[in-house]
Amino acid sequence: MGDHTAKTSRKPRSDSVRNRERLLKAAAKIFSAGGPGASLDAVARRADVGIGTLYRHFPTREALFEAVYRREVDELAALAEKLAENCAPVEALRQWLRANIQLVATKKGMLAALALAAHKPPDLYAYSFARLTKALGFLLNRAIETGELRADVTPEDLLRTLIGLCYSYDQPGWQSTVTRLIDVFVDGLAARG
Amino acid sequence: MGDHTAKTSRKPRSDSVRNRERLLKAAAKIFSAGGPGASLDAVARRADVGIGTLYRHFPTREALFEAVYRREVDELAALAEKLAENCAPVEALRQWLRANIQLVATKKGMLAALALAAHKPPDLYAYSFARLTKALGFLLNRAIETGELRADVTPEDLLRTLIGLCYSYDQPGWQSTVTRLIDVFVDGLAARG
DNA sequence: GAATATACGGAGGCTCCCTCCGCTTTTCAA
DNA sequence: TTGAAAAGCGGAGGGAGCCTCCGTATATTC
Repeated sequence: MGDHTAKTSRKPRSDSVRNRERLLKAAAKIFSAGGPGASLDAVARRADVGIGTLYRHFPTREALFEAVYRREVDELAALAEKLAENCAPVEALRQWLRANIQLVATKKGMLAALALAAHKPPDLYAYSFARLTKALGFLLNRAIETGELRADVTPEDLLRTLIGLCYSYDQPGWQSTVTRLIDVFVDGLAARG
Repeated sequence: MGDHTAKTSRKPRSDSVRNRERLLKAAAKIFSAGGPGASLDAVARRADVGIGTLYRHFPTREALFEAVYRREVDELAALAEKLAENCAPVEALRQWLRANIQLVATKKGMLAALALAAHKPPDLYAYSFARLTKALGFLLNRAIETGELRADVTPEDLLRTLIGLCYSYDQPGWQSTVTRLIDVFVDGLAARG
Protein backbone atom coordinates (compact mmCIF):
# COMPACT_ATOMS: atom_id res chain seq x y z
CA MET A 1 0.00 0.00 0.00
CA GLY A 2 2.90 2.34 -0.61
CA ASP A 3 3.53 1.94 3.05
CA HIS A 4 6.12 -0.79 3.15
CA THR A 5 6.73 -1.48 6.77
CA ALA A 6 9.14 -4.37 6.81
CA LYS A 7 6.32 -6.60 7.82
CA THR A 8 6.01 -9.03 4.98
CA SER A 9 9.02 -10.18 3.04
CA ARG A 10 7.95 -9.38 -0.50
CA LYS A 11 9.61 -6.33 -1.96
CA PRO A 12 7.43 -3.54 -3.34
CA ARG A 13 6.33 -4.03 -6.90
CA SER A 14 8.21 -2.05 -9.47
CA ASP A 15 5.10 -0.69 -11.17
CA SER A 16 3.83 0.52 -7.84
CA VAL A 17 7.00 2.47 -7.21
CA ARG A 18 6.93 3.93 -10.68
CA ASN A 19 3.33 5.01 -10.44
CA ARG A 20 3.81 6.60 -7.06
CA GLU A 21 6.59 8.69 -8.53
CA ARG A 22 4.48 9.69 -11.50
CA LEU A 23 1.67 10.72 -9.25
CA LEU A 24 3.88 12.90 -7.13
CA LYS A 25 5.28 14.63 -10.16
CA ALA A 26 1.86 15.17 -11.66
CA ALA A 27 0.42 16.37 -8.38
CA ALA A 28 3.17 18.94 -7.95
CA LYS A 29 2.31 20.39 -11.33
CA ILE A 30 -1.43 20.33 -10.89
CA PHE A 31 -1.40 21.75 -7.39
CA SER A 32 0.97 24.51 -8.29
CA ALA A 33 -1.24 25.47 -11.18
CA GLY A 34 -4.68 24.91 -9.78
CA GLY A 35 -4.16 25.70 -6.14
CA PRO A 36 -5.71 23.68 -3.39
CA GLY A 37 -8.91 22.02 -4.35
CA ALA A 38 -7.46 21.17 -7.72
CA SER A 39 -8.98 18.07 -9.22
CA LEU A 40 -7.51 14.76 -8.16
CA ASP A 41 -8.99 13.25 -11.27
CA ALA A 42 -6.82 15.67 -13.18
CA VAL A 43 -3.76 14.53 -11.27
CA ALA A 44 -4.45 10.94 -12.16
CA ARG A 45 -5.04 11.86 -15.76
CA ARG A 46 -1.83 13.76 -15.97
CA ALA A 47 0.07 10.92 -14.39
CA ASP A 48 -1.44 8.55 -16.94
CA VAL A 49 -2.71 6.38 -14.20
CA GLY A 50 -6.15 5.21 -13.16
CA ILE A 51 -7.96 7.20 -10.55
CA GLY A 52 -8.10 4.08 -8.43
CA THR A 53 -4.33 3.96 -8.38
CA LEU A 54 -4.16 7.47 -7.09
CA TYR A 55 -6.49 6.68 -4.25
CA ARG A 56 -4.65 3.52 -3.40
CA HIS A 57 -1.40 5.37 -3.01
CA PHE A 58 -2.84 8.44 -1.35
CA PRO A 59 -6.14 7.77 0.34
CA THR A 60 -6.84 11.43 1.02
CA ARG A 61 -6.05 14.78 -0.46
CA GLU A 62 -4.07 15.57 2.63
CA ALA A 63 -1.88 12.52 2.22
CA LEU A 64 -1.03 13.58 -1.29
CA PHE A 65 -0.30 17.13 -0.28
CA GLU A 66 1.91 15.97 2.49
CA ALA A 67 3.86 13.66 0.24
CA VAL A 68 4.31 16.37 -2.36
CA TYR A 69 5.60 18.95 0.07
CA ARG A 70 7.50 16.71 2.41
CA ARG A 71 10.81 17.80 0.97
CA GLU A 72 10.08 21.44 1.67
CA VAL A 73 8.99 20.72 5.19
CA ASP A 74 12.18 18.84 5.84
CA GLU A 75 14.21 21.73 4.58
CA LEU A 76 12.44 24.14 6.85
CA ALA A 77 13.15 21.90 9.78
CA ALA A 78 16.79 21.78 8.85
CA LEU A 79 16.90 25.52 8.42
CA ALA A 80 15.73 25.98 11.98
CA GLU A 81 18.75 24.19 13.30
CA LYS A 82 21.13 26.10 11.13
CA LEU A 83 19.65 29.42 12.21
CA ALA A 84 19.86 28.43 15.83
CA GLU A 85 23.57 27.95 15.44
CA ASN A 86 24.23 31.22 13.71
CA CYS A 87 21.83 33.77 15.14
CA ALA A 88 20.63 35.26 18.37
CA PRO A 89 17.37 33.70 19.54
CA VAL A 90 14.83 36.30 18.48
CA GLU A 91 16.64 37.02 15.27
CA ALA A 92 16.73 33.34 14.41
CA LEU A 93 13.02 33.15 14.96
CA ARG A 94 12.33 36.10 12.70
CA GLN A 95 14.51 34.67 10.00
CA TRP A 96 12.77 31.36 10.08
CA LEU A 97 9.36 32.92 9.87
CA ARG A 98 10.49 34.92 6.90
CA ALA A 99 11.83 31.86 5.23
CA ASN A 100 8.39 30.37 5.56
CA ILE A 101 6.82 33.33 3.88
CA GLN A 102 9.37 33.13 1.16
CA LEU A 103 8.61 29.50 0.59
CA VAL A 104 4.90 30.05 0.46
CA ALA A 105 5.51 32.78 -2.08
CA THR A 106 7.59 30.50 -4.24
CA LYS A 107 5.92 27.15 -4.15
CA LYS A 108 2.33 27.70 -4.88
CA GLY A 109 0.32 25.04 -3.14
CA MET A 110 2.66 25.06 -0.17
CA LEU A 111 0.31 27.30 1.72
CA ALA A 112 -2.57 24.93 1.18
CA ALA A 113 -0.42 22.08 2.37
CA LEU A 114 0.49 23.93 5.53
CA ALA A 115 -3.07 25.01 6.12
CA LEU A 116 -4.31 21.48 5.83
CA ALA A 117 -1.62 20.29 8.16
CA ALA A 118 -2.44 22.93 10.72
CA HIS A 119 -6.21 22.91 10.64
CA LYS A 120 -7.21 19.31 10.43
CA PRO A 121 -7.90 16.90 13.25
CA PRO A 122 -4.62 15.42 14.48
CA ASP A 123 -3.50 11.92 13.48
CA LEU A 124 -4.43 12.47 9.86
CA TYR A 125 -1.85 14.99 8.78
CA ALA A 126 0.80 14.02 11.31
CA TYR A 127 4.13 14.45 9.60
CA SER A 128 4.31 18.04 8.48
CA PHE A 129 2.72 19.64 11.44
CA ALA A 130 4.77 17.66 13.92
CA ARG A 131 7.96 18.39 12.07
CA LEU A 132 7.31 22.09 11.86
CA THR A 133 6.09 22.62 15.38
CA LYS A 134 9.12 20.81 16.65
CA ALA A 135 11.44 23.05 14.67
CA LEU A 136 9.58 26.15 15.65
CA GLY A 137 9.32 25.07 19.26
CA PHE A 138 13.05 24.76 19.36
CA LEU A 139 13.57 28.32 18.16
CA LEU A 140 10.83 29.68 20.34
CA ASN A 141 12.09 28.06 23.51
CA ARG A 142 15.54 29.46 23.08
CA ALA A 143 14.08 32.95 23.01
CA ILE A 144 11.82 32.27 25.94
CA GLU A 145 14.59 30.86 28.04
CA THR A 146 16.68 33.96 27.61
CA GLY A 147 13.65 35.91 28.77
CA GLU A 148 13.35 37.79 25.52
CA LEU A 149 9.88 36.53 24.66
CA ARG A 150 6.82 35.89 26.72
CA ALA A 151 6.12 32.28 27.50
CA ASP A 152 2.42 31.95 26.92
CA VAL A 153 2.43 31.38 23.21
CA THR A 154 2.99 27.90 21.92
CA PRO A 155 4.71 26.83 18.73
CA GLU A 156 1.37 25.64 17.43
CA ASP A 157 -0.13 29.06 18.02
CA LEU A 158 2.67 30.77 16.23
CA LEU A 159 2.60 28.42 13.31
CA ARG A 160 -1.10 28.87 12.88
CA THR A 161 -0.70 32.59 13.15
CA LEU A 162 1.83 32.51 10.37
CA ILE A 163 -0.41 30.47 8.17
CA GLY A 164 -3.39 32.62 8.96
CA LEU A 165 -1.50 35.73 7.98
CA CYS A 166 -0.36 34.20 4.75
CA TYR A 167 -3.96 33.79 3.81
CA SER A 168 -3.90 37.38 2.68
CA TYR A 169 -2.35 35.72 -0.29
CA ASP A 170 -3.38 36.86 -3.77
CA GLN A 171 -3.59 40.37 -2.47
CA PRO A 172 -1.07 42.50 -4.32
CA GLY A 173 2.03 43.13 -2.28
CA TRP A 174 1.07 40.54 0.26
CA GLN A 175 4.59 39.36 0.86
CA SER A 176 5.98 42.53 2.33
CA THR A 177 2.76 43.15 4.19
CA VAL A 178 2.81 39.78 5.83
CA THR A 179 6.44 40.20 6.72
CA ARG A 180 5.62 43.46 8.43
CA LEU A 181 2.70 41.93 10.26
CA ILE A 182 4.83 39.07 11.49
CA ASP A 183 7.34 41.57 12.76
CA VAL A 184 4.60 43.37 14.61
CA PHE A 185 3.57 40.09 16.11
CA VAL A 186 7.05 39.23 17.27
CA ASP A 187 7.34 42.69 18.74
CA GLY A 188 4.21 41.89 20.64
CA LEU A 189 5.78 38.73 21.93
CA ALA A 190 8.75 40.73 23.09
CA ALA A 191 6.77 43.42 24.86
CA ARG A 192 7.12 42.59 28.50
CA GLY A 193 4.32 40.44 29.89
CA MET B 1 -33.55 41.12 -10.28
CA GLY B 2 -33.77 41.67 -6.57
CA ASP B 3 -31.93 44.84 -7.29
CA HIS B 4 -34.72 47.32 -7.65
CA THR B 5 -33.07 50.54 -8.59
CA ALA B 6 -35.94 52.96 -9.16
CA LYS B 7 -35.35 52.62 -12.85
CA THR B 8 -38.50 51.11 -14.18
CA SER B 9 -41.87 51.93 -12.68
CA ARG B 10 -43.24 48.43 -12.07
CA LYS B 11 -43.11 47.40 -8.46
CA PRO B 12 -41.27 44.19 -7.58
CA ARG B 13 -43.31 41.06 -7.91
CA SER B 14 -44.63 39.70 -4.67
CA ASP B 15 -43.47 36.15 -5.32
CA SER B 16 -40.00 37.46 -5.96
CA VAL B 17 -39.89 39.21 -2.63
CA ARG B 18 -41.23 36.16 -0.85
CA ASN B 19 -38.74 33.82 -2.44
CA ARG B 20 -35.83 36.05 -1.67
CA GLU B 21 -36.84 36.01 1.96
CA ARG B 22 -37.18 32.26 1.97
CA LEU B 23 -33.79 31.86 0.43
CA LEU B 24 -32.14 34.04 3.01
CA LYS B 25 -33.73 32.13 5.84
CA ALA B 26 -32.79 28.79 4.35
CA ALA B 27 -29.27 29.93 3.61
CA ALA B 28 -28.74 31.07 7.17
CA LYS B 29 -29.67 27.62 8.40
CA ILE B 30 -27.68 25.70 5.84
CA PHE B 31 -24.55 27.80 6.17
CA SER B 32 -24.60 27.67 9.92
CA ALA B 33 -24.92 23.92 9.80
CA GLY B 34 -22.72 23.04 6.86
CA GLY B 35 -20.10 25.72 7.03
CA PRO B 36 -18.80 27.45 3.97
CA GLY B 37 -18.94 25.35 0.86
CA ALA B 38 -22.31 24.06 1.89
CA SER B 39 -24.43 23.07 -1.03
CA LEU B 40 -26.39 25.80 -2.75
CA ASP B 41 -28.65 23.13 -4.17
CA ALA B 42 -29.45 22.27 -0.59
CA VAL B 43 -30.30 25.87 0.16
CA ALA B 44 -32.70 25.98 -2.74
CA ARG B 45 -34.23 22.70 -1.70
CA ARG B 46 -34.74 23.86 1.84
CA ALA B 47 -36.28 27.09 0.65
CA ASP B 48 -38.63 25.08 -1.53
CA VAL B 49 -37.57 27.00 -4.52
CA GLY B 50 -35.99 26.05 -7.81
CA ILE B 51 -32.23 26.24 -8.08
CA GLY B 52 -32.66 28.69 -10.90
CA THR B 53 -34.46 31.04 -8.59
CA LEU B 54 -31.61 30.96 -6.17
CA TYR B 55 -29.12 31.87 -8.85
CA ARG B 56 -31.33 34.61 -10.17
CA HIS B 57 -31.47 36.29 -6.79
CA PHE B 58 -27.88 35.64 -5.82
CA PRO B 59 -25.63 35.09 -8.80
CA THR B 60 -22.69 33.98 -6.70
CA ARG B 61 -22.03 32.32 -3.42
CA GLU B 62 -20.45 35.52 -2.20
CA ALA B 63 -23.57 37.50 -2.95
CA LEU B 64 -25.63 35.13 -0.88
CA PHE B 65 -23.17 35.15 2.00
CA GLU B 66 -23.10 38.87 2.01
CA ALA B 67 -26.85 39.17 2.05
CA VAL B 68 -27.15 36.66 4.86
CA TYR B 69 -24.61 38.35 7.10
CA ARG B 70 -25.28 41.94 6.24
CA ARG B 71 -27.12 42.52 9.47
CA GLU B 72 -24.17 41.35 11.54
CA VAL B 73 -21.77 43.50 9.61
CA ASP B 74 -23.95 46.52 10.19
CA GLU B 75 -24.01 45.83 13.89
CA LEU B 76 -20.25 45.60 14.06
CA ALA B 77 -19.98 48.93 12.33
CA ALA B 78 -22.37 50.45 14.82
CA LEU B 79 -20.48 48.93 17.70
CA ALA B 80 -17.32 50.66 16.58
CA GLU B 81 -18.94 54.03 17.00
CA LYS B 82 -20.32 53.21 20.37
CA LEU B 83 -16.97 51.99 21.62
CA ALA B 84 -15.26 55.08 20.34
CA GLU B 85 -17.53 57.17 22.50
CA ASN B 86 -17.05 55.18 25.65
CA CYS B 87 -13.48 53.93 25.68
CA ALA B 88 -9.90 55.07 25.36
CA PRO B 89 -8.54 54.51 21.86
CA VAL B 90 -6.53 51.35 22.28
CA GLU B 91 -9.05 49.84 24.61
CA ALA B 92 -11.85 50.52 22.15
CA LEU B 93 -9.85 48.79 19.46
CA ARG B 94 -9.29 45.73 21.60
CA GLN B 95 -12.92 45.54 22.51
CA TRP B 96 -14.00 45.71 18.95
CA LEU B 97 -11.64 43.00 17.87
CA ARG B 98 -12.94 40.82 20.67
CA ALA B 99 -16.47 41.45 19.61
CA ASN B 100 -15.53 40.16 16.21
CA ILE B 101 -14.14 36.99 17.67
CA GLN B 102 -17.25 36.60 19.71
CA LEU B 103 -19.42 36.97 16.68
CA VAL B 104 -17.46 34.47 14.67
CA ALA B 105 -17.79 32.06 17.56
CA THR B 106 -21.53 32.51 17.68
CA LYS B 107 -22.65 32.71 14.12
CA LYS B 108 -21.12 29.86 12.33
CA GLY B 109 -20.64 30.82 8.73
CA MET B 110 -19.78 34.36 9.68
CA LEU B 111 -16.10 33.59 9.41
CA ALA B 112 -16.52 32.29 5.91
CA ALA B 113 -18.45 35.40 4.99
CA LEU B 114 -15.70 37.62 6.33
CA ALA B 115 -13.02 35.60 4.69
CA LEU B 116 -14.70 35.82 1.34
CA ALA B 117 -15.15 39.52 1.78
CA ALA B 118 -11.52 40.02 2.68
CA HIS B 119 -9.84 37.74 0.21
CA LYS B 120 -11.65 38.19 -3.02
CA PRO B 121 -10.98 40.63 -5.82
CA PRO B 122 -12.55 44.00 -4.99
CA ASP B 123 -15.82 45.13 -6.57
CA LEU B 124 -17.41 41.74 -6.10
CA TYR B 125 -17.80 41.64 -2.35
CA ALA B 126 -17.92 45.36 -1.82
CA TYR B 127 -20.35 45.96 0.98
CA SER B 128 -19.02 44.04 3.96
CA PHE B 129 -15.38 44.73 3.51
CA ALA B 130 -15.89 48.41 2.94
CA ARG B 131 -18.16 48.73 5.91
CA LEU B 132 -15.80 46.91 8.25
CA THR B 133 -12.61 48.58 7.16
CA LYS B 134 -14.25 51.93 7.57
CA ALA B 135 -15.31 51.09 11.10
CA LEU B 136 -11.95 49.65 11.96
CA GLY B 137 -10.10 52.50 10.32
CA PHE B 138 -11.96 54.89 12.52
CA LEU B 139 -10.86 53.11 15.70
CA LEU B 140 -7.35 52.61 14.48
CA ASN B 141 -6.82 56.21 13.50
CA ARG B 142 -7.86 57.47 16.87
CA ALA B 143 -5.18 55.35 18.48
CA ILE B 144 -2.60 56.38 15.95
CA GLU B 145 -3.34 60.05 16.35
CA THR B 146 -2.75 59.90 20.05
CA GLY B 147 0.57 58.29 19.26
CA GLU B 148 -0.31 55.09 21.05
CA LEU B 149 -0.01 52.85 18.03
CA ARG B 150 2.38 52.74 15.14
CA ALA B 151 1.07 54.13 11.91
CA ASP B 152 2.23 51.62 9.34
CA VAL B 153 -0.55 49.11 9.64
CA THR B 154 -3.73 49.71 7.72
CA PRO B 155 -7.25 48.77 8.68
CA GLU B 156 -7.26 46.25 5.87
CA ASP B 157 -4.14 44.63 7.27
CA LEU B 158 -5.61 44.39 10.69
CA LEU B 159 -8.89 43.03 9.49
CA ARG B 160 -7.19 40.37 7.47
CA THR B 161 -4.99 39.53 10.40
CA LEU B 162 -8.05 39.04 12.54
CA ILE B 163 -9.66 36.80 10.00
CA GLY B 164 -6.48 34.87 9.47
CA LEU B 165 -6.16 34.21 13.16
CA CYS B 166 -9.73 33.07 13.42
CA TYR B 167 -8.91 30.39 10.94
CA SER B 168 -7.52 28.36 13.81
CA TYR B 169 -11.20 27.70 14.22
CA ASP B 170 -12.36 24.17 15.01
CA GLN B 171 -9.33 23.75 17.18
CA PRO B 172 -10.46 23.17 20.74
CA GLY B 173 -10.18 26.29 22.85
CA TRP B 174 -9.59 28.45 19.83
CA GLN B 175 -11.52 31.37 21.17
CA SER B 176 -9.33 32.19 24.13
CA THR B 177 -6.24 31.42 22.10
CA VAL B 178 -7.19 33.80 19.36
CA THR B 179 -8.04 36.46 21.88
CA ARG B 180 -4.60 36.10 23.39
CA LEU B 181 -2.94 36.22 19.99
CA ILE B 182 -4.83 39.36 19.08
CA ASP B 183 -3.67 40.92 22.31
CA VAL B 184 -0.12 40.02 21.46
CA PHE B 185 -0.59 41.64 18.10
CA VAL B 186 -1.97 44.84 19.55
CA ASP B 187 0.91 44.87 21.98
CA GLY B 188 3.15 44.69 18.97
CA LEU B 189 1.41 47.66 17.46
CA ALA B 190 1.98 49.56 20.64
CA ALA B 191 5.65 48.70 20.96
CA ARG B 192 7.69 51.82 20.27
CA GLY B 193 7.26 53.26 16.76
C1' DG C 1 -59.64 41.12 -18.87
C1' DA C 2 -55.95 41.25 -21.84
C1' DA C 3 -51.10 42.23 -22.65
C1' DT C 4 -46.59 42.00 -21.24
C1' DA C 5 -42.95 42.27 -18.18
C1' DT C 6 -41.09 39.40 -14.77
C1' DA C 7 -40.07 35.44 -12.33
C1' DC C 8 -40.27 30.45 -11.72
C1' DG C 9 -38.63 25.58 -11.97
C1' DG C 10 -35.86 22.03 -12.96
C1' DA C 11 -33.83 19.26 -16.66
C1' DG C 12 -29.46 18.83 -18.74
C1' DG C 13 -24.57 18.87 -19.35
C1' DC C 14 -20.50 19.15 -17.01
C1' DT C 15 -17.02 18.10 -13.34
C1' DC C 16 -15.62 16.13 -9.32
C1' DC C 17 -15.43 12.59 -5.60
C1' DC C 18 -14.64 7.97 -4.11
C1' DT C 19 -15.61 2.87 -4.06
C1' DC C 20 -15.54 -1.48 -5.78
C1' DC C 21 -14.10 -5.41 -8.19
C1' DG C 22 -12.65 -8.16 -12.30
C1' DC C 23 -8.31 -8.31 -14.68
C1' DT C 24 -3.15 -7.90 -15.18
C1' DT C 25 1.42 -7.87 -13.65
C1' DT C 26 5.07 -8.96 -10.59
C1' DT C 27 7.32 -11.66 -7.27
C1' DC C 28 9.05 -15.71 -5.43
C1' DA C 29 9.65 -20.45 -4.47
C1' DA C 30 10.12 -24.83 -6.28
C1' DT D 1 11.77 -21.92 -15.94
C1' DT D 2 7.43 -21.69 -14.44
C1' DG D 3 3.04 -21.08 -12.37
C1' DA D 4 0.43 -19.85 -8.13
C1' DA D 5 -0.70 -16.24 -5.32
C1' DA D 6 0.04 -11.68 -3.75
C1' DA D 7 -0.06 -7.09 -5.09
C1' DG D 8 -1.45 -3.65 -7.91
C1' DC D 9 -4.08 -1.67 -11.83
C1' DG D 10 -7.89 0.73 -14.15
C1' DG D 11 -12.04 2.75 -14.82
C1' DA D 12 -17.04 2.12 -14.67
C1' DG D 13 -20.58 3.62 -11.81
C1' DG D 14 -23.41 6.07 -8.48
C1' DG D 15 -23.68 10.20 -5.97
C1' DA D 16 -23.35 15.10 -5.52
C1' DG D 17 -22.66 19.88 -6.80
C1' DC D 18 -22.36 23.68 -10.15
C1' DC D 19 -24.54 26.67 -13.29
C1' DT D 20 -27.20 27.68 -17.65
C1' DC D 21 -31.02 27.85 -20.38
C1' DC D 22 -35.62 28.26 -21.74
C1' DG D 23 -40.50 26.87 -21.93
C1' DT D 24 -44.07 27.84 -18.69
C1' DA D 25 -46.59 30.36 -15.21
C1' DT D 26 -48.12 34.49 -12.91
C1' DA D 27 -48.11 39.27 -11.13
C1' DT D 28 -48.78 43.94 -12.54
C1' DT D 29 -50.55 47.31 -15.29
C1' DC D 30 -53.77 49.63 -18.21
